[in-house]
Amino acid sequence: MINNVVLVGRMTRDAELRYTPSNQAVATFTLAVNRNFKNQSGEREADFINVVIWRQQAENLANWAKKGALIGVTGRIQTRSYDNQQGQRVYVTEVVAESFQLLESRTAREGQGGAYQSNPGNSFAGGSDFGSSYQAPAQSTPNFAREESPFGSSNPMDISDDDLPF
Amino acid sequence: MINNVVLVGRMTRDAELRYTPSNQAVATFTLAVNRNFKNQSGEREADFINVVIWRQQAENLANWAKKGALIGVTGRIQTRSYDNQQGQRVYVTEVVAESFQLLESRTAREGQGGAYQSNPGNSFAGGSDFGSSYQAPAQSTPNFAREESPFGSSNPMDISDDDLPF
Amino acid sequence: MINNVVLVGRMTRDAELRYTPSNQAVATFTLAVNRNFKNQSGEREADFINVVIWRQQAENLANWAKKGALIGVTGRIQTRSYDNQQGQRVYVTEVVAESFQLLESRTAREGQGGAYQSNPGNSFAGGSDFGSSYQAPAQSTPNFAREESPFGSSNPMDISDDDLPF
Amino acid sequence: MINNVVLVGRMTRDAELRYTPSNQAVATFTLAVNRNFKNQSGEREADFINVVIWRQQAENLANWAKKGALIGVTGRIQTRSYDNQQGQRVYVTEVVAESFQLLESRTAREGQGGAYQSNPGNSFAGGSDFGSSYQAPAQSTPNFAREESPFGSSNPMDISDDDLPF
DNA sequence: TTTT
DNA sequence: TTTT
Repeated sequence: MINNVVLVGRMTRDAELRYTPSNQAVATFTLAVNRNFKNQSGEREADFINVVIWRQQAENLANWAKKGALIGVTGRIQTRSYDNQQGQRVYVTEVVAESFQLLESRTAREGQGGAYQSNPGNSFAGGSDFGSSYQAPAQSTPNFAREESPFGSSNPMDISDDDLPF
Repeated sequence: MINNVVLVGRMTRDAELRYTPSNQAVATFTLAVNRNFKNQSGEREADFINVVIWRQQAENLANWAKKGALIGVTGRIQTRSYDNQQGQRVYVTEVVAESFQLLESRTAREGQGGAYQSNPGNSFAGGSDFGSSYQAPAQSTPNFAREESPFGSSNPMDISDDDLPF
Repeated sequence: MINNVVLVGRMTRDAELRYTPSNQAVATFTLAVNRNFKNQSGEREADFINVVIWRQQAENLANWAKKGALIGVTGRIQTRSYDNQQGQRVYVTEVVAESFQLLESRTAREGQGGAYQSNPGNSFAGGSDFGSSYQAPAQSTPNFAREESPFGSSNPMDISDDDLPF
Repeated sequence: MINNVVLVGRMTRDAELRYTPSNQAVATFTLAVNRNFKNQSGEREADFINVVIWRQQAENLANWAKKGALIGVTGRIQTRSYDNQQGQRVYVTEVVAESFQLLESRTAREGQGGAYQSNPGNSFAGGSDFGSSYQAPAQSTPNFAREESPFGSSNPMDISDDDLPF
């Protein structure tokens, strides 16, 4: 059935990149998507949407898209549930990204900063690849398992290899 | 910023139609959207996505789209939070529908009305509205307030008139 | 870059299913998508959108979705051009479908027709798979070549194997 | 029926802003949307998609989004036809934008570079609106008429007031 | 007739 | 707490 999402927003923090026991990369992050209308007090609010992305794209995103970066995302809405420490069922709704596009890196936003960038860790000197988009090779689109997303998961270790479809 | 959702799925129950103190109609319902891939056990799972719809469309939907109905929805993802009875902050992610389309009503699905149907020729009971779509008159698109969605709200009365933008 | 389309509409005719020299299936069809507003004369018009679909899905669609069928489609907009018989450049804009979903077959619309259906050619007795969706196996998403779409192509034979990416 | 488009791409030229006889603003432009895959020769191609936008947003876009600007657009696909000078029917497929978002202006792209730029600190000329999005006030969404789009129209004057719904 |  |  049709389940189609497109978002453009800014990353509220650097993505969290993790690896499943079978060594699949997963990145999670939150996108702040500003609303196109104002609230009663005349302020423009935002929706804070949790996003999961897998495999090569998880690594690409974690490498290139840092806190504050403006990115575009296409994907689908996923719901799941788990039992928390207090034994209560928790329901989660998040976006599983199928592709992302870096629209503006933080370094780009802050100005080109010159050649003598001191922090190589999050420098985005490139710019040449600016506006390009990453998309998983088609054959890598997984049949996502129930435990696919580690967001809000009480314990990352509860993603066992057996739950993973690849 | 871009925040765009399209869903096709089945209503898990009849919609809940309510009215705010200022008499605005709001309907909430859950859409079961079947996934296009199977899980590890070879089963086709579904995402259960909460949807809110306002005003005239809320009433149209509550009238025409019942439990089991196949509908299409366009809208956006909204996030909000509230404090529950135990004083814990609860985060909610849901879809605010801007338009919906009845794709298959229950009566249509069930065929021409059971055993004693006499007119097989134009058997589509309730079918006059079939395939039509409802969209709020443009001027009625509200500037949604923070409390716009009553889903999971501990108390419907916490939608006060002051929180509503229309 | 983001290029995302979702349509729900009715097939104006049966799809045309063809095979490229390298034996890739391609189906083309036109979707009539009714507008959600009326024109000046108070009539509800439609957009007639050309769609191309490839490989296994082309065959599935050609088999199951006939003239009049209500279907959902996700994909992207593609533009291309060719020179017609008069040597003029013709510009084409169409949708390349990545997945489709049968929402209502013609036989379903016309009533269930009974078990003794006489015309096996376009019978859709099933219904059990109704509302299911077909999606190409991930690895089959091709790198589409310039000549990918045969719509309005002056000569189907001008899709040579060399132009095809798979 | 559902007819939903989201695009991110670059303007191939400045938009053409025109006014109908009844003084409605209409802007037309072409978006180059780069594909996320390569063709047979290993080159990344683009789709060149014609877009129409109306009223206040037409003026905003023509003001702020110039040739080369990276913009996001949401809207729908529209088809129409007209007879050209040679009396042949011409079929047109284009996108009618409902909202747009400036993702990167040309001045931003070029960096503080400008020769005579005096304030490198907040070097983003015109950048105050960066990342913001424009959306027509809801009440201004028109019931589009058949002749709504002037693209490829042999004569702009054939958009008569009588054809316009507002 | 095309953008970076 | 889930639809076909």
